[in-house]
This record gives sequence, structure tokens and C-alpha cells, in this order.
Amino acid sequence: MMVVILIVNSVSGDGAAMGHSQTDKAKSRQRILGVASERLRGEGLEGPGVAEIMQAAGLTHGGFYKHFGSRDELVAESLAATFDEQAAATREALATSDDPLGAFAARYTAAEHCAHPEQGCAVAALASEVARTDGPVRATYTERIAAYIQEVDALLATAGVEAGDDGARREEAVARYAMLVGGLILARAVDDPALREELLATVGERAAQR
Amino acid sequence: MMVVILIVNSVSGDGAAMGHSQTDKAKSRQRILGVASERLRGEGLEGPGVAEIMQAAGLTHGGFYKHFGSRDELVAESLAATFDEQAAATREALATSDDPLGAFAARYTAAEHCAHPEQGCAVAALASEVARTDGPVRATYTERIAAYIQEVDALLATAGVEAGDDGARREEAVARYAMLVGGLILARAVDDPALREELLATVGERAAQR
DNA sequence: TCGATAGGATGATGGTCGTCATCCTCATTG
DNA sequence: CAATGAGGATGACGACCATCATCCTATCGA
Repeated sequence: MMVVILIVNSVSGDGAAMGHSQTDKAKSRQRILGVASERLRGEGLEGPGVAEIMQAAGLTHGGFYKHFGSRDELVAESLAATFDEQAAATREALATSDDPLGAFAARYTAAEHCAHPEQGCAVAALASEVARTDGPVRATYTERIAAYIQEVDALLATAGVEAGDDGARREEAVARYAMLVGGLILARAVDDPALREELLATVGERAAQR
Repeated sequence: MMVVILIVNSVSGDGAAMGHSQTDKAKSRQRILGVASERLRGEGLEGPGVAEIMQAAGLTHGGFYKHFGSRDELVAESLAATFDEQAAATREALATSDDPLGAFAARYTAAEHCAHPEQGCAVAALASEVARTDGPVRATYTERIAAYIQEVDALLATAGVEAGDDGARREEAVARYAMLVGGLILARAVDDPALREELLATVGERAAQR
């Protein structure tokens, strides 16, 4: 007996078959970066596998290396892009506020932010894991943490705090930023809603104080 | 043809062959817990494999399940034990100090502590990963974070801070603890020694203030 | 319009890891 | 002192993962 297997060239009508044009590739790349950004923050630096990320981006795992040289490369690019997006979103959100410092603190300590690390601050989501790495990711974090501190310093300035010869405002900025990040991380680690809300509220109020 | 394989009973003279007595088992268990404690803090919740931990404890991977039902069980027990040890060590270190609050803050923000997460505070080392788990580890963290905050509150009390009708001292304790944890995590994430030291120094001084 | 280039899919490979079955050896108990 | 129970070692299994070879096919330049 002879068995003939015919594989008909089904252009699977269900999925939006990925195109092959340059703009399609750029879109694919952006989707991969976006998915990676969320998954990394939500599941950790080593959480999502290449296959999972590609599937969530509507692709299969094999094509990954047409876009990135390695998983590490994707992680580095994705987190750098995440910081850029978040900085832009923050700037936009604070632009219209008459109390930018308070708005910043409220945003950061919002219950929504606490409940959704995959869409929130990449520092709070991944800091303790980044501390164990070396290379571009850690370097990016160093830059962005420094930038965050300067941002808080600027917000304190707009709130009327004098710089001070002894760098008092800079100290204040460092302390408030550390408190915000620590408070958010602790609130997320904690099981008890009451303690979580206490952490967020306390830290948020104190960071907003003028 | 017949092949006969003779396996001579070599009692490998090199290694300190583990005993089989009950006290030996207890010692093995303690070694496993101790190794796991360091590796988990140093490499993350999912860092060290069972085989790595057992080897570092002077054993082979197979015997692991004579001690623990699963890797998760080891993780939970190990971290609970770690908190106990650290609480005892802290209590001892602060007992003789005439400025317990300052000593606590100095200990926590010491360069030594920052450089060796594998021997330091399990909260700072693993908080952002614990936030992604559920079950006993997260429950333990919740308890211990609450205890840490109460500890800081007690230290503030010995420093002469009044409780206040509005819970001002409790707020102060929450804020200072969040700042300490956040500062340490950020200092570890950061690549630049100057920024790292600034974070530790600023946060340490402010947490010690009376 | 045709051929080269490259995006995407499929499948394989080598490595790692948690878990467990099995066996050997010793401590323990009667 | 013999028999039983258990600690520990060896090896294997299945799952998962990053990476890459290969093929198909659509785009794009000539």
C-alpha cells in the first residue's frame, strides 16, 4: 500500500498572516519589543521564553533570530525602550498638573500601579534581579535610576524647595525616590491588603509633601 | 560471548562519606538549608538548582527528596529559617548599642551588606521576585515585613519619638523602612560606585535621624 | 517580469532542571 | 547478631529552553 500525503498550501484564513515587507518587519519588531516589555516586567528577567514572546506577538519562535541576535539582546533593547516610553508617559501626565510632585507620587503609589507591575515602573519590577546581572541591562538601569532621581529633584525644585549649599534638595530627592521604590516593592511583596495599602499611602503622602 | 562487569565496592577515600545516623541526617538537613539560604539570596528564587544546592552541601542530588518533598518546600523552609537567624543576629548586634536606631540603619546600609546580598536581608534580596509568587513564601514575607516595620517603630520609640494620636510614629516607621529597603535595592542595582554610595549614605543617615 | 533577498514557519539539537526509581550501605532495634 | 529501615548515590525520564538549519514564500530591485 502506498500512502500519499498531500499538504495543501493552506493560507490559514484565521490568523493575520504576517507580511514580508520591510514595514511588516518593523511592525513585528515593535510587537516583539512590546510583548517582551510586558512579560519581562510581569514574569521577571528570566520569566518569558523566546517561544512565549513570539507567540504572544503572533509569530512562531523560529523567526526570532531574524530580529534579535539573542534573547539577551532583546531583553536589553526592550527594557531600554520601556524606560523611554515610561519617561514620555510620565512627562505627559505631569505636564498639566499644578502639583507635579504630588501627581508623580500619587501615580507611583497608585493601587493600579501596584497591581500591574507588567505595565508599571521597570525599576520596581526588576531591580533586585538586575542587581545580579552585568552588562547593558545594568548599565541602562544605572542611567535611568540616576535620571529618576534628577526628575524628583526637579519636581522638588518646582515645589519651591531650595537646592541648598549642602545639597539638601538632592538628598531629599534621593531619599524620596528610594522610599517610593521601596514602598512599591514592599507593597507588591505583601499578601495582606491592609498592609499593602498602608505602605502605598504612607509612602505616597510623604513623597508628595512640600 | 558473555560480559561480566564487576563493580568493586570502592569506598572512595577522598570525600567525607556522609553518615547514616539520625544526627547525620539532621546535620545534612541543616547544611542543605544553609546552602539554600545563601544561594537563594545570591542567585534568586529560581537561581540554584537542586543538584547545585546538594553538591554545595557535600551531597548528591538524588538524596534530596529524603529531606524535602519538593524544591518549593525547601525554598519556603529555608527562607523562613533565614529570617529567624537574621532577626536573632540583629537583636544581638543592637543589644549593646546606646543608639540602636542608628546602629540598625548603619548595619542595613553598610557597604558590606550591599556587596553581599547572599548573606544579607532576604527582603531586599528577593522582594520583587516574591511579589510574583503565591503560597507560603509570600505569606512568610508578609509576616516578616510587618515585623520589620514594628521593629523600626520600636527603635523610634527608644529614640524618644512619641507614638502620637494620629499614628505619626508608625508612619515614620513605615516610611523609614521602605526607604532603607528601596535604597539598598537601588544601590545594588546600580553600576556606578559613586551613585551607590550616595544612595546608601543618604538613606542611612535619614533613617538614623532622631 | 524574473531572480535575489530575506521574513517567517517547521523541526531538530543540545543543554538544564525537577523528580523519581533503584540500589547499596550503614544505623538501629529486637 | 541478624533483620529492618532509611540515608545517600547513581542514573534515567520528561519537560522546557535557547539556538540554529532548513525550507517556503512574498517582497523588491533590476
